[in-house]
Amino acid sequence: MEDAVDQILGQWACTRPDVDVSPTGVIGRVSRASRLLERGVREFLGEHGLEAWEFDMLATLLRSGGDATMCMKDMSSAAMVSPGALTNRMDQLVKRGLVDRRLAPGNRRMTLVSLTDEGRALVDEVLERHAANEDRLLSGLSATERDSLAALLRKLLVSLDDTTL
Amino acid sequence: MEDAVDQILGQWACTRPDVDVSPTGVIGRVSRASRLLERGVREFLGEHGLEAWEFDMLATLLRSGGDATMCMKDMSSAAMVSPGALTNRMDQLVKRGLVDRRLAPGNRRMTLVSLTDEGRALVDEVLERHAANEDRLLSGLSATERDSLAALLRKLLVSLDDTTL
DNA sequence: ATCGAACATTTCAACATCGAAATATGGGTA
DNA sequence: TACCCATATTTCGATGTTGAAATGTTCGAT
Repeated sequence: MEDAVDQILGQWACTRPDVDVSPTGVIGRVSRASRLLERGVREFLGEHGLEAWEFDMLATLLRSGGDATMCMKDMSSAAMVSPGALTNRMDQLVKRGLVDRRLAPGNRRMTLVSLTDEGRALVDEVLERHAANEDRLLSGLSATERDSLAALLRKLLVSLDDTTL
Repeated sequence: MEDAVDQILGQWACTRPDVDVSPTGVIGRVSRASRLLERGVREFLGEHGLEAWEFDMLATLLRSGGDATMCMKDMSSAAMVSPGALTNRMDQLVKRGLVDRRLAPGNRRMTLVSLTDEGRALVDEVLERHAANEDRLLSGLSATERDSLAALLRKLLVSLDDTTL
């Protein structure tokens, strides 16, 4: 069965048969899959009153372990957002009462953010259903296919140096 | 070898061993790979004086074949951008002299956009090197692995209904 | 003790996006 | 012909992002 990228590659084959656009067959699909999956995640979270980025932040804090506390710098790199964007996001989460912000004791250069009880309760409650929704989004692939896909993407990511949070 | 997503999954295993987050192993990697690949594309195009979205528009027109002309609606769906965003993009490309905009003869509801000679020359010239750059970004994978990856992503995309431009 | 470099965060402006309302046109129907 | 609904695009407001400059803090070297 053809997908949209097959059609794009077909167009290129007609227009510029001299250029090897096969890498686009991979990169284009990664990009489109990412957008479609993100849409599926966004729609689900919206039903629970959360923006995707809000869930991202809460989940990042939760999985960091222990007291769900991180400094801005670590959060910024763990969540792949610029420092400026992170400040903005935390402002809003603090305003919503889901996150707590305070200076690090003993090093006032750093700001620590952590989940409030309310924030933890919310992400705790949504987490399982979020995972179930992600599972649904992948329901077109068998368990074996998912494993193969993850392994190939891991190899690609490692080659792109994506090895640390 | 571990990638960043393995570390995230490890964190979840410590924090919430009761939740099956394995779908995140796929979705997280698709998302991260997409961002890293897009960065690689953006950096390359930047060296040629093009924003990624500019190249997207020019390439979309070029591969549409023949006279490199499309109406706004088709472009909007082919390039996966909202109609409002497309108007904005075309405004800028017209201003740069890379794209031509005119009413469709016989149906003044439609606006046709096409590559100017200058736009066509630019995208023609960048296209091959762009393909070579994409090839470089995938150099961590063998030809066989790329094929497998593309096939798995195609299956996923089809299951998500991404079958038309 | 002080100066200066390195570091963590915030602020700010430029820019792009989405989505909904507004505008304009076309086509069908009475 | 007049009217209404569908279609195609543009406009506009709210929102989020990036990257660079500004702010405040720490630490080491002199």
